[in-house]
Amino acid sequence: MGRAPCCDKANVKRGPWSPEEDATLRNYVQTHGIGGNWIALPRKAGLRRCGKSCRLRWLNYLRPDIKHGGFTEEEDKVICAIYNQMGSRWSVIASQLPGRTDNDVKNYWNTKLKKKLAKFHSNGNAANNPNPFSSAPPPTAAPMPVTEAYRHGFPPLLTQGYTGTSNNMGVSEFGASSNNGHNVFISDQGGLSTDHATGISYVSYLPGTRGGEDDGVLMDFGMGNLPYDIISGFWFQEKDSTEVTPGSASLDEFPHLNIKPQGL
DNA sequence: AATCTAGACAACCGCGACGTT
DNA sequence: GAACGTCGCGGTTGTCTAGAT
Repeated sequence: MGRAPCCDKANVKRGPWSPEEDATLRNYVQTHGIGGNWIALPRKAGLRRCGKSCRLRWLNYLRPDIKHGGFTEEEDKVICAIYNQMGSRWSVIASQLPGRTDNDVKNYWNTKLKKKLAKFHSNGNAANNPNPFSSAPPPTAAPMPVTEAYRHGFPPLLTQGYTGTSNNMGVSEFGASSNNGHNVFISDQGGLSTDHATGISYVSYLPGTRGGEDDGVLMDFGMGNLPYDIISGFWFQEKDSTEVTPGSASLDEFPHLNIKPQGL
C-alpha cells in the first residue's frame, strides 16, 4: 500500500503566493496558531493550498522573526565553519543564525558562498590573496555552551594534551585515541580532502571512523591575514597571524593559538 | 526593442523519522 | 507490531528580474 498523498493535488493552488494568500495565512496563524496540524490548516483558514506549502510559506517567509536581506560576513563565517564540519546540514546551520531559515542558508550557499570560496582558492596561494572574509571579528554572540554543542553533534572542546597535524591548506585535524587519549591523527588522507572543483577543503566528522566521536576539527581561517580560527565549531583568536605550520605534530607547536573559545 | 543569460530565491517533491491509532 | 498521518529536511526545479548582447 502506497503512501497517501498529503493533499488533493488537483484541487490545490500551486506556484507563487499572492499577497491575499499571505495575508490570509498570516492572519489565521497569528489568531489561531498552527494548531499542531499543517495538513488541516489550509481548509480551516480558507486557503486552497497544500498544508506543506502553507508550512513552508510560513516558516520561510511570513514568520515575524524572519530576517530578510543580505548575509553579513559574520554569518558567512558561521556557515562556512559548520558546513566544513557537518556538510549540508542546513537546518543545523540555520539554527545558529537567528532569523535565517534552512532554505535561506541553502540558497545562499549554492548561489554565493560556494562561488566566493571557489574564487578565493582558485587564485592560487591563499596567503598572497585577499581573504574571502574580512578581518572583522568573529561572532561574539553566545558561543554554544559545551552541552549545547554536544546536542548539535559537535565534538567536545579541545583541551590540553590534544595533538594534531595540519596540511598546507591550513586545516588541521585533532583527536583523542582510545588508549591514552592524546594521539596524533594523520590529516592528509581520509579525514581531510579538497574538492578541486570548488577548491573547498572538507574535514570529515564521522563518528566511529578514524578515532571516533572525540575527533575535533581545527580550521585555520588565518590564511595569513585573518587572526581567527575555528576549533570544533568554536571561534578562537590567534595570538598572532602566524600560519599553522604544515606537518606540525603537536598542539604545542601551535603557540599562536589561544586554546580557549572566545567568550567562554 | 527583443532576446538571451545568469543570478537570486521561492516553491515543490520525495523521503525518513516519529507519533498515534 | 503494523498501518497511517504528519512533520521536517535536503535536493531540485521553477519563476522572476536585471544586465548583457
